[in-house]
Parts: sequence; structure tokens; C-alpha cells
Amino acid sequence: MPRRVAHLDMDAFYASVELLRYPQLRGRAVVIGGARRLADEVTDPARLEGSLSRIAVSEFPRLKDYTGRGVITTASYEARRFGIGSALGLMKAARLCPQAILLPADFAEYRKYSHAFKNIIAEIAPIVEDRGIDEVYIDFTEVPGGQREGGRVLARLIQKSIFDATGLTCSIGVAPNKLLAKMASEFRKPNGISILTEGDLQAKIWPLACRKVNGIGPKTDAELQRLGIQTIGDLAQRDLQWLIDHFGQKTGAWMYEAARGRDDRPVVTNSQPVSVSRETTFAQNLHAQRNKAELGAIFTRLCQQLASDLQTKGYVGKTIGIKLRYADFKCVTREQSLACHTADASVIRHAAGLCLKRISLAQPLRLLGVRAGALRRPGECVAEPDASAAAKATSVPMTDSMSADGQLF
DNA sequence: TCTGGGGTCCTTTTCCTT
DNA sequence: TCTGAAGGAAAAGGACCC
Repeated sequence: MPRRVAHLDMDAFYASVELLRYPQLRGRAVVIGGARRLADEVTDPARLEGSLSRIAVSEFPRLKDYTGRGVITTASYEARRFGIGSALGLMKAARLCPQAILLPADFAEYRKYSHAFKNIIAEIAPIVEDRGIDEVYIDFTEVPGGQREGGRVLARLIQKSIFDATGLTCSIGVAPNKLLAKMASEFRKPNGISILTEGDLQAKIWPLACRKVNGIGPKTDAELQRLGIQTIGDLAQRDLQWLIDHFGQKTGAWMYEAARGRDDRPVVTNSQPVSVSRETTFAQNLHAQRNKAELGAIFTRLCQQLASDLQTKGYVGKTIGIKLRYADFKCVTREQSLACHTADASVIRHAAGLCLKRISLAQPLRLLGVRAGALRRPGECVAEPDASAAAKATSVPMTDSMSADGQLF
């Protein structure tokens, strides 16, 4: 039986969920962004007493009225026509479409819908791989009807079931593997189905830009273009050794296979997290000396949130790291392994503090983050006889950014 | 004029041990 | 006792994705 893998992508997921809540905004340019201040305005408890659908369109905040840091998380299709899309700065977006309605992101609500649509899929086709809040891979191979019309019949059933239950639309690509299914799901958006077979490679995949391959980002694409490679077909013309010489063993070999539409990764139904982190960008840049108290409070809060996340998810971490972004956007990270796994806020705070002592804090900061890696379930944690890690944790190189009492903030 | 937050994976560098 | 090579683990950084 030929392998059939589907990639399902919800259409403008966050924006669509918001439109279910605010149907009066249908047909309007709506963007969702990191608008902390606006969260209070729109979700004002007094306002929530009435029906959300009765709030007049004129009452919603506009992009042009927003001042502050942040980027667009996502945009409705109407807003996308103005050139607005994910990761665009809010200030720039405001110039492109000042009248666009700006809503704060409500992740709790999106997660609710995410669970709902994934449960619907799992009832129809049990082998489902989670790829974030609005995407999944589905193995159609053994599912009854999964082979009919190359998978179109089953894809149609899933689309309809999701729409009937949630009012949301999605786009589905079905192909011999995940790599091609992912590309196929982009072909017809929104609410489309695309079927790809191995025979479609040259006609439908090779003319596409290399950037369409999931895994080729802006940097790799720029390098490929510099080498005269524009399309996936161009990439397929290069031999294996040439690609390895230019992009390294792993990436080169992967590109070689990808250009030929080959990908044998399975659809993985249960995956364990590798790390958990919390980070925050400050409303204004902060300075280690001038804003010591504020930074210290933020740092402690991040550690507490991280500990709480670990406990909620049922993990303990052994590697604690921090991330710092300076005003010039340069990023540094430091991490260190503990003698034993932990989900304790004070242990995390202490280890993260030691990491921080190894970084120069002369420049103003715009972001601070804390991370826990090498995760295990608490029961799996065993005491380790090796004391070297514990010893290492106390012998941290000092920098001149450390104050006399050993505390930074 | 800007550029979020939460992840994964890979490569390179550094450090430690033998 | 010192030095250097080799290998592995940990750390750092970067690319990429949603």
C-alpha cells in the first residue's frame, strides 16, 4: 500500500478564532499582535458583561492608535492584502494599513480550539503528529478510505468535520511523505485540498523556489541564490558531494534528498519536550545598574513562571540557561548543568543567577529569558554520584559586571 | 522604524578527561 | 611532572519553524 501522509494547516487560525468571537469584524482587516496594553481595553470586564458580538466595530482599537513595541502575530486575509503578515513590526504595519483592527492574542482560547480540531482528526485518523497549535501531520496510509482518490476523500471528510464542529476552515495537502505534504497544503489556501503523487515532482515541485522547502530559511536561501540556485529543480541538478561541500554533511545530504522529494520521517504521535523556557521583552530597554530592582524582579518572576510551567507539565530539568538580548539585538546565552534535576523556583533562580554572572551587562538590555533543558519526568530522576557538576556550578568565571555582594540585580 | 515568544535541531567551540 | 593528542560532553550560537 503506498504511503499517504497529510499535512493539515488551519487557515489564519488565530484571526479565524477571533472572528468567531467577534463576527462583526468579518470582512475587515484584523491583525493580532503583542498588544499588552490593548488586552485590557478589549477584554475589559465591564464590556464583557454584554455580548461580544454587539460591540460596535468603531469601538475596536486601530493599528494606528498603538504605540509601543511588538510584532504582528497573525493577520486576517483582508489584512494580508495590505502586505501585513506575521513578524512584521506593529509600527510598520500601521503605516501599511492604519485602519486595521488590532486585537491582543488570547492563547488560552486558541489552545481550546486547537484541542478541539485535533480531537476531531484523531477520531477519524488516529496517527496524528502535533506540529504546533494550528498544524498536524496525519498518516492516511492505513485509514479506511485514506487511499481513495489519493487521499482526497478522507481529506474532505476531515475538513467538513472540523468546519461543522468549530466553524473553522483548514487546508490539507496529501502526498507520499511529510516534506511533500507540507508543500502541498500551501497550494490551495484557504479551505483547499491538494493531492500530490511521486509523478508530480517535476511539474509541481521543481518550479518552486527553494524557500518553499520546510527547513530552507532566509539564510540558506540567500546562500543558494548566491550559488545560482533559485528553484528546487535547480537544487536537484546539483550532485550530493557538491551540496555536502557547500552546506556540510548533514544539511547537504538532506537537501539532496529533499530536492528529489524524498523524506522517510515517520508521523510521530507522541513526542516529549526537550526544553521549557520563559522570556520577556521589556517595554523599554533596561540597564543592569540603573534598573537593578526592576530587572531583579523580572528575573525572579521568569524563574518562578518557568518552575511553575515545569511543574504543570510534569517535568524536571537538569540544564538551566539564560538568554539575553542587548539593545542592538545581539543575543547571548549561558547555561549550566546541575547535579540533579529540578523544578524548584529557587534552585532555578540560583543557577540562572550564576549564568548571568558570566555575561557582561554594560549595555542596555531589551530581553531576558530563562530556560530549562535536559528534561525528565520526576520519577525518572536519579541521584548521581558524580559531584563534578555540582562543583562546576560553584566555580563560575566572574566578570566585572558582578557587584560586590555577588548579586547582579 | 523596526524586529514576540516558545520551541527544535544542528554546528562549532570550549572544556575536561584520559 | 609536563605536554600534546584524541574523544566526548557541555556550552554557545545560529537557523529555522509556528
